[in-house]
Amino acid sequence: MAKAFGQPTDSNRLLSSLSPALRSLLEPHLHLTRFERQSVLQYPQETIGCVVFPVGCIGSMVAVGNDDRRIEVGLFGFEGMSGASVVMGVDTSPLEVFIQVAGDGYAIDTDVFRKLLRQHDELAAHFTRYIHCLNIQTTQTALSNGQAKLEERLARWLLMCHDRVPGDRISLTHEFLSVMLGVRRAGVTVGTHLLEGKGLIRAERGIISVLDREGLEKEARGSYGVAEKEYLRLFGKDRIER
Amino acid sequence: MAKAFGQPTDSNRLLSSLSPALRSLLEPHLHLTRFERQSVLQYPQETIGCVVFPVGCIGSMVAVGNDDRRIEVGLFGFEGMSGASVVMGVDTSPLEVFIQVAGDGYAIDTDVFRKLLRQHDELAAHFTRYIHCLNIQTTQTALSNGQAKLEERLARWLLMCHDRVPGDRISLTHEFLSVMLGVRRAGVTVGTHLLEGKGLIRAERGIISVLDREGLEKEARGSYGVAEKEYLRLFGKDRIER
DNA sequence: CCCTCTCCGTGCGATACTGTACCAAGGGGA
DNA sequence: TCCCCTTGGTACAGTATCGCACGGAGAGGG
Repeated sequence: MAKAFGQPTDSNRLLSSLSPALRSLLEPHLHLTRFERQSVLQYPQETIGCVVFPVGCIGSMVAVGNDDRRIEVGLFGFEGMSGASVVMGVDTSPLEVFIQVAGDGYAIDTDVFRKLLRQHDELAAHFTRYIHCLNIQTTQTALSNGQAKLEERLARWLLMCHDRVPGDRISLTHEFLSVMLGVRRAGVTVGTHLLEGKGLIRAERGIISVLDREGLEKEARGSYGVAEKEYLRLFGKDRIER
Repeated sequence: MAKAFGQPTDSNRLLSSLSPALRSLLEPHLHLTRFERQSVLQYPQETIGCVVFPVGCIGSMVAVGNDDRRIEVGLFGFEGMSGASVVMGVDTSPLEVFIQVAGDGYAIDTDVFRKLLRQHDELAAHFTRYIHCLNIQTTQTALSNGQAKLEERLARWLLMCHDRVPGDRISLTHEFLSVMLGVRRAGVTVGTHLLEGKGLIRAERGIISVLDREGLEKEARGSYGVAEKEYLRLFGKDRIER
C-alpha cells in the first residue's frame, strides 16, 4: 500500500489544493524558509508569530503537562500546516510546536494570514476543513494512547511519519521516539526489535527504514488510517497544480 | 475552588455569551428538547442531523477503533455544544456522540445552522473559538491517556463532569466510567476507593459525590484545567444576559 | 417476602511497561 | 590513533493494569 497522501513533492498540498484565485491571495505573503530540526514554531501560551506550510519539513505538536510530562498529540508535513489555533481565531495555544524533520516550508505572518482569513470566507473554510482533519488525528492519538500497546503506537507513528517523508528511510533516534510516544527509551528499542522481527522495518543507527507498509498498518490494529482517509476525502483531488 | 464554569443554569452558556443580535438569529430555530441517557446524537461517519446546545444534559464524544476499542475523547455540557465537525464545515465525523447525563438541550437542524454560519461571520467565529477549546480538551485527554495513572484520569474525569452538573452528586456506575476511560471496571472500583480514602469523594451505589474539588485537582496532577482556563479566557464574561 | 438484576468488592496470576543502570558499538573530531 | 559522545542493547526488580472469575450487597417488582 502506498503512502497516504502520495509522494511528498516540493509544494505544500494544502496550498496547491486551493483554487488559483485563493492561492494568489496568499502567495505574495509566503516566504520560503529553511527550518532546522528542533526549532520551535510555537511555545505554549505565547503569541504565535507565523504560520508554516511545510514542504520538506515535518512539525510536531506536543502537549505539555506538569513535571516534564509531554506527549505528541499530532504531526504535520507537506499535507498540512502549523497554527491551527490561528485558523480558529485564537492567537495562542497550550501546545508546543517544533520541527521534527528539517526542511523547507512557506511561512506567513500571523497577522497577515488572519486578515486574509477574515476577508475571504472561502479561504477560511478551506483551512478550517484541514483543522477538522487534524482534530481527528488528535482523537486517534487519544484512542491510541489509551488502548494500544507500544508496538501498535510505534507502528502508527512510523506510518504517519513515512507518509510525510520522501523515500522509506526515516531519520530518528529511539530517544526521540520515546519522548514523542511518552514511553521509555528502552521500551522503544524493544518495540522496534519486535517490528523488525516481523520484517516490517529495518533499524540502523539513527535510521528506521519502512519495509512493509501494509504489515505496519495491520500491526497498528486500526489506530492508523482514520484521519488520513478523511483528509483524502476532503482534499483528495488537487485542483490544477500551478 | 468552585466549578470551572460557575453553576449550571437553565441556559446554554455558549448561546448566552452571544451578542443579542447574533442570538436572535439562532433563537427562532432552536428547539428545546429532552435528551434521554444513551441517546445518540451522532454515529461515526453518518450525516449529522442536528446540533445540540445542552442546558441540563451532558454529551460525550467517543473515538471508536477496531474490536470494541473505544475511549472518550471529550465531553460537553451547558458550556458547549455537539457537532464540532459542522462548525468546521464538514457533515460527518468518525466520533460517536451520545448523551451521558439526561436533560434538556436546544437542538437546531444542521442545514439551518450551517446556513446561518455561512451568512454570519461573527456567528461562525464565536463557535469556532469554542471548538478551539474543545480541541484543547482532546489534546489534554491524549496527554492524560498516555501519561497519567488511573486515579489521576479518574480525578480529571470527575472534575470535568462535576463542572457540568448541578450539585455535587454525579450519577454513574463504575461500569460506565470504565468504558469512558477505557479501563477495567474493577480498576475503577479500586481507583474510587483510593480517592475516597483520601477524602476527596464519596461513593455510593450508582453515585459519586465530590467532597473536595481542590484535592481532586491536585490529584489530577495537571491533567485538568488547561482547557477550562482557555474557555474562561475566551468566554469568561457573558454579554448581557437576555 | 423472595427473586432477580444491577452494581460493587475482591482475589489471583499474567502481562505491559517502568526506573535504573550498565555496557557495547558506531562515528566524528582532535 | 585515541577519545569521547551519542546511540542502542540488555537486564532486573518493581508497579500498574489486565482478564477473569466469584461472591455479596442494594434495590425494585411481583
